[in-house]
This record gives sequence, structure tokens and C-alpha cells, in this order.
Amino acid sequence: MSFDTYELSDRKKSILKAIVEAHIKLGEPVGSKYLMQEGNIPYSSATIRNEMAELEGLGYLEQPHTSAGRIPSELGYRFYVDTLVAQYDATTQEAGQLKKLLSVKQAEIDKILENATKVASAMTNYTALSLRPRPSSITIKKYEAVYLDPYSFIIVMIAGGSDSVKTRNIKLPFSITSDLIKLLSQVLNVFLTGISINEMNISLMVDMEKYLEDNSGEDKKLCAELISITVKGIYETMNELGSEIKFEGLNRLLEHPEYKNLDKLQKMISAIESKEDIIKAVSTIDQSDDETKIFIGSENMVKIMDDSTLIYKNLKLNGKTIGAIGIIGPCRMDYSKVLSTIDRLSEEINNMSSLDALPPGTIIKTEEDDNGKQ
Amino acid sequence: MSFDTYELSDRKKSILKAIVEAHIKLGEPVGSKYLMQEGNIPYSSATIRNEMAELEGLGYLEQPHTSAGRIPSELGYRFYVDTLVAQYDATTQEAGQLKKLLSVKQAEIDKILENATKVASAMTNYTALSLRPRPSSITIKKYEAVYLDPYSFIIVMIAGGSDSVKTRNIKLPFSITSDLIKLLSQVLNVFLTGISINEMNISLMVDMEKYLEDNSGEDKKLCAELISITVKGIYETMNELGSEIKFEGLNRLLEHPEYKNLDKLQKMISAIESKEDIIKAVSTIDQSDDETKIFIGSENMVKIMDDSTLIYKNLKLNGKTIGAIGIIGPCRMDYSKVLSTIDRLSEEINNMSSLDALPPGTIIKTEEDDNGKQ
DNA sequence: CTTTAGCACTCTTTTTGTTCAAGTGCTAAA
DNA sequence: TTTAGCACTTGAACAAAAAGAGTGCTAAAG
Repeated sequence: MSFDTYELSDRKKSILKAIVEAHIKLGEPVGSKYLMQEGNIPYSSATIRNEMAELEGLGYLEQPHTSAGRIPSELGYRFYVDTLVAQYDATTQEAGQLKKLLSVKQAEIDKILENATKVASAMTNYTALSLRPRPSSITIKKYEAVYLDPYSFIIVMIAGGSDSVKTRNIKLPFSITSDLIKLLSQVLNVFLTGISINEMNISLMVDMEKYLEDNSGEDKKLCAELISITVKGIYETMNELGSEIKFEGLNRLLEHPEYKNLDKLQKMISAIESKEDIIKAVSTIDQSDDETKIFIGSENMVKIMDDSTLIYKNLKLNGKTIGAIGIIGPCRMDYSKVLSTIDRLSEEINNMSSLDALPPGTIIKTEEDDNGKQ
Repeated sequence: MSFDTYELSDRKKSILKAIVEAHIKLGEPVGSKYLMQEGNIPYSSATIRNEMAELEGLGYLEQPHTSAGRIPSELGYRFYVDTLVAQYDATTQEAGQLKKLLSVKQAEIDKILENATKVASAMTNYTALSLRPRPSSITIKKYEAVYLDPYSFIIVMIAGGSDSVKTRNIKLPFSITSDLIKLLSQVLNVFLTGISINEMNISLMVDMEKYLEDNSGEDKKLCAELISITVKGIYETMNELGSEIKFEGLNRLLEHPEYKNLDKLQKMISAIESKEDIIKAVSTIDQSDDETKIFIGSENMVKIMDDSTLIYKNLKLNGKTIGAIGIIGPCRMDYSKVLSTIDRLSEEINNMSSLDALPPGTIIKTEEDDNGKQ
């Protein structure tokens, strides 16, 4: 990246570009003769060979073995992608299609992410992933505590921005009244609305305890404990709300010859299944960043994926980051297609009709959970 | 199954058993010589050969090609499993381990299922799956409608038995008041508590409309529409609550030589990813059934999985079916291990300390959801 | 009548050798 | 600076041969 690409002559650039594109298309090493005939390089194979030898010396190309053609190195792909992105003139052919696929009465953020992932995977033929925004950026705009029985209640949290709903079931070591829970509801809404996970601190809890004690007439210790347990639950829930990752099109991995190699495939599936690694890797990306990020080969933070490429972009809806979408595939990836798909997709979502304009009576599905209280 | 296994002599049985076990262990066809030397069959290879030829004639064995040993046919596996299950004397070595793995303050049904799946996959080295009970058996024991703004509210539903919490966000084409939502809450609790999805009918809705109209003084049409939209949402939500399927240990598929065959692997991954097929297949199993079900090869209802085995068992907690767990792998599966693991696991869960006995202050995590209202 | 040793036979796997084609690097000429 | 030509390397493809595994059958032994 910091490599000085300007030392490359125009001819070298065009040869490199042609090699990358041919390799993406064919999946095989490309030779000088092919470039001359099909690659639109107006020089003899000998000249091309000389250039290729130099490009190899510079680290842009690799040769699997003596009598094979060249394949792009990671640096070669990186060069290609960088120039591609620079001249990138969104090939708009498929925009309408995307719109149609996405526009099916989208209501829920989850559904949007899920559909976007499906569409991305289907259109590019690679495995796609989606990620929720990270916990620290989440705030709750409304709380509701629901009384269940003397020893348990449920907190319903509605996230600001995305309007996600998450619930948490809390079981207590002491008994409480339905009225106290109503009051708790009030306390939560007064003190914790709009507060991010980082802003939850002790002094806030002390205030909450005091408020609850004053207005309920309950025992001080009980109030303190109730608040403590409740806030802890909320804290954990907010943490879980963020950074959820989902995959789509796993089976498409198998369609690409690079994953016929069972070792690579195994690595890849393990990486995908463990999730944590990928979340961690992707979490380093600035969440407000609008750029499409491309990690080629060893640039990937997930060591295990070091011969694959991850293309990744934050998704915004009405200006708010609602998550991110990514494509995973071999380094030999149709970058142009993937980039255009992802960009189109994110644009489409960004411009999606505000949900206030939903058809009347729309039922907005939310989510579900279990808790084993009994 | 209805095949008359009693026509087999003891010697044939022991040979068949030895072949199945050797094949499970080695993953390769087994020959007469091997059985004589390693398989603990006290006859000469010639005698064994004769018996094998007969077993093949009876359909219990197959020969990949002339000069290969024999492998068990589906019928052979079925015989093995049936007798295995019959004499099945739970090899208890790993029971303690299971207990430890599961006992980490289990609170949530989801978590129990998830952990059970992980444990099952880890201990057997096969891919495991878990399934929620089906929708028709779910009832809601408590509703709570949460007012959001004049045009939207959220319904919180707490499932009976499993105490799952699910929420649904509803957007209205007309405006409502916070008080009306409170009343709606009441209506839902009065009319829909304990009602299964099959019992929701028109007359119930008419009653609800009437009740709401009488007690709120709102316009009749508005009440009717509110109830209709709400019930529809609840209905859909209950449907979604059931039959959720999750997988664990996908990467372990790759560890078994039968899935080195990319075709099989691809089929398998597709089957797993599409989910619906497997849900449909498994749904035919009686939910209250306590037996461990074993589907070998073409016995599987998912055509695509017709050279794999699915072992499947309902899980109960305090007498209630909370879901099911399954193991998927090649027909050449270590049945003894898998069966014992699944049985242990289900027993362990069944006996799990009632959640009332949870340590005080336990926070019972529930779940989350999105809805794109905005 | 049952079991077993022995052997010919079949079929797969592995090895070996040969040929082929691709693609290169280098040299010398244009 | 470019290009034609050629020797060289190397993997891929194919065929033939060899090795190995396991069987079925026959005939002898218990």
C-alpha cells in the first residue's frame, strides 16, 4: 500500500492489470502469449515476458513453477484494487435489480441486514456476512419493565436509531411488587435513556437507587440491590446486542476452485464458525467510515483467512450506521463486481424510504428469546 | 427394521457387528483377514469369507468392487444400531464431564440448547443441531403491550413453559393513545393467555374487539382494526418462535473422509444452510416422543442427506419438551458414542436443577430484536 | 458336515516411464 | 528498444507394468 506504485511504467501497469483480470476470469496462471493474443497488450510475447519478469522482481507477480504463467501476488491484487477503486465508475447495470430485491416492505433492521446479505451473496456468488454495529454505539431510547411474578420480571429495551428490541429476564433473590417494577420502569427511563454503555457508571447507579428509594418507600438495601442487578442485566444485554455476525452463502465457498483444497476450506469454515475472530478483526474498522474496505490475503487480521479477501462496508440508513456487510472469497475475486454490488447495495439501503412511510398497518417483526425461569 | 434379523446365526451376527465396528473405526472396507486377526473372530479367513458372502446375499453387506473388503449396507447399519440400542448399557465414563459442561448456571432455554449442541458436537466430533419445539405447542402466558409513539407499539410475549420472550413491533395506520395500549395489554392477557396458535379463531377476535370497544369508548372500526393487526402479529410471532434450528460444529464435517468428496460435502452444506428441509424432515417426529430416533441413509427424509445419518432426540426439562438435539454425520458413524452422548445429555438436562433453585440474583438473559421503525 | 489351507483370479492402487505442451529466459538480429 | 527464435524446465496426461488386497472355489482335513 505504501509501496511506491509510481515506479511502474504505464506499460507495466497495463500488463499487470491484464494479468489480474485474466487470472480472475480464468482462475489459472496467465502466460505471455495469452496476454498478447487475448489480453490486448500490443507487444510481442517476448517483450511481455521481459516486463513480467520485472514485475515479478518487484513483487507484483508470482510464478507457481518454472513453466507456468504468472499469477498476481497479494501486492499485485492490492495494486489492481487500488487503481480500480480510483477509476471506479459504478457499473450500474444491476441497480434496478437490487432495488427490487431490497424493497420488499423492509421494516426491520435485522431483515434489512439479512436480505442485504442474501442479495450480496447471490449476486456476487461469494459468501457474504453482515454485522451489527458495535455495542458502544448503542443507546436505549425506551425501557419497560414487565412484572412476571414476585421473584422475576423482564426488561424490554428499545434501542435508539435501529429500534431493535431486546429483552432480558431477571430473577431476584427477594420478592418485589408489581408497583415497584412500574417504578423501576420509570427510573430506567429517567436515568438510562440515551446513555451508551460507556456512560453507565457508579454515580448514575447511586442516583437511581436514591430515586427508587425515595419514591417507593422500600428498604434501601433492597433498592440498591434491585438497581444493581437490573443495570448489570442491561449492561450485558447491550453488549450482546452489538456485534452480532451472520453468514450467508456458505455453500458458495465450494464453488470456487481455491477451496477445493480441503485445508483451505477447513480453515475458512472454522474461521467462519468461530465468529469471534472475524468480529474482532472487523471491529477495528471505524464504524462511521463510509469507505469500502478491502483486505487482501495477509492484510486480513484473521490469520486463518490469510489467503482470502474480505471486502467490507458500513451500512447506513437515514444517516445512522445500522451495521455492516461483507463479502468473503478467494484473493482471485471479481473485485469489480463485488465492489459495485456492495456499493450499490449500501447506497440503496441508505436511500431506502424512511420507515415512517411504510404502508399502513405494517407489522414490524421483532425478535424473540428464551429464558429458563420456571 | 421389519426385516427378520432372527434368521441370522450368532456367528453371522458377530461377524456383522465386527465388520460394522471395524468399518466405523477405519473408514475402509474390511476384509476377512483383518477380521480374523484384529476383529476377534475365531475362525479362519476362509470361513469368514463364506459367511460374508452370505451376509452380502442377505443384504447386510456390500462390496465396493471385487477385490475390496465389505462395507455395511444401510440394512447392516440398521441391524447394528438396533442390536446396539437393545443391549445398550450406557457407557457412563463421560457422564461427569457432561454434567460439568452443562451446569454452568444454565438459565435460559436458548442457552441450554446452544450449550447442549456445542457439547454434543465437541464430544462426538460430528456436526450437531438443535431445534425448538414446534409452533403449535407454544402458548403465551403473559402479554405486555408497550406504547412507543402514537403510531406504534410493541407486544412482548412470554411463552409458557419455556418462558421464551419474543417481541413484535407494530406500526399503525391510525393514531392511538397510551391508554388504549394499556387496555390492549389487558385484552390480550384476558383472551389469549394459554391459547395455542391453533385455537386462535375469528370468534375470539370478535370478542376481543367487543371488549376493547366497550371499555375504551373508541370507534368500533378502529378497535376492530387494532385487534386484527395485533392478533395477526402475535400469530406470526408464535409461528416464528417455534422450529428454530441451529447448527454447531460444521467444520467437523470436513474431518470425516466421506465428506472429502466435494459433491457430498456440497450437498450437505446446502442442506444445512437451507434449513427448511431439515426442519420439515424433523418435524414429522412426534414431539413428546422420548425415544432416540436414528435415520440411516435413505431413511432420511431429506433426500439430499441420503448418505448421512441423523440421530435425533427430544429434550425435556422438568417434563416439558423444550426442543430437540441431533447429530449429523456419515452413515459410518460411531453410533455407540453418539447414542451414549445424546442420551446422557438429554438425561442431564432433564434432571437439571429446577431453575427456581437458581442462585439469587441470577440474571436470565433473553433475546433481542430489531425493527426498523423510525 | 464343517472348517481350513491353498491358489487362481479380479480389480484397484501405486509406480514408472514417456510424451506433450506450456511458458520461460536468453541471445542475437532487426 | 523490440522481436524472433531456440534451448530448457517442468507439470500434466497417458499408458503400461507391478504390487497388493481380497475374493471365490476346490480339495483336503477334522
